Amino acid sequence: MLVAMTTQIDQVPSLEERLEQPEPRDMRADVVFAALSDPLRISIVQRLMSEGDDAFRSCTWVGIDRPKSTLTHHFRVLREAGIIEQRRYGTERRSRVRMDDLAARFPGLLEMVLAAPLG
Amino acid sequence: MLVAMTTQIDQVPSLEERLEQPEPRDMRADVVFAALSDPLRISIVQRLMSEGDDAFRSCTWVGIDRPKSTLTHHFRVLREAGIIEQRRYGTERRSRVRMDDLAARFPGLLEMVLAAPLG
DNA sequence: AAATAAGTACGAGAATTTTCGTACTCGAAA
DNA sequence: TTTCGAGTACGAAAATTCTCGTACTTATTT
Repeated sequence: MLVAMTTQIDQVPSLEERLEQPEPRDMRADVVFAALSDPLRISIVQRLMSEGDDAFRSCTWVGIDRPKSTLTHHFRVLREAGIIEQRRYGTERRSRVRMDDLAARFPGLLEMVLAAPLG
Repeated sequence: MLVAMTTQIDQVPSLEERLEQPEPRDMRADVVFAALSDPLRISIVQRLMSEGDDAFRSCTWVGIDRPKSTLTHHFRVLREAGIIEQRRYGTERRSRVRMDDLAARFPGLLEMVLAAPLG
């Protein structure tokens, strides 16, 4: 149970479900800064980290009252910058902050986001 | 010589020459991120830090080939975010990165800017 | 006092980003 | 298989940012 069935040889099933995201070495500081320059997106990242764990959460779980297409946009900006990771769970798209990658690639960044006084 | 003459009691003459900038506690992470999301502005900050010291440098010293009004815009964005400090020296406006303030307020940020591979 | 040099103020066009409605896809449930 | 739920794709309007020309200000130099 809980084993994803994929159509190709695949030692790591979850890879199939993972949406495209940059490798840590390909993350660009200016792109990361741009992604975090929007207060709404900072809130999203803060919410995703608010439970202390690194579980995947649906974008409705984040509880931001905006149209679905607006949320899709912001989550995509965050993912393409390398800040969050997204996976498909059935009909849902769940996300989590790439805490380990970010802490290693940009020390201090997450602390800066967590300390931001916004929502 | 080199003593600024001001029109009011002024124990610290340089304060007169200093352009308005936020106190460290008033710096906002989202505003700082926005200021650093532009590659041109990251280059400016890198250039200002490139000599290892914290001397004030004119915006032409930075050596970026753009119209003066464009440079004025970018330097203002950086100053209002709290990233640089600007002072008047005669007809010049010289700037320097607020390294101490930034290192204390946002640990890791300057390292992130310095490591950015842009110009 | 006139010329020069450095930079600002203002305004406008170009480019980018944000927002959101509508239609669509895809998987799960009835 | 029909419906429902979560989210995406697309497109367009609104807002913001970037760029830069022109005119202006200010301080130094001649």
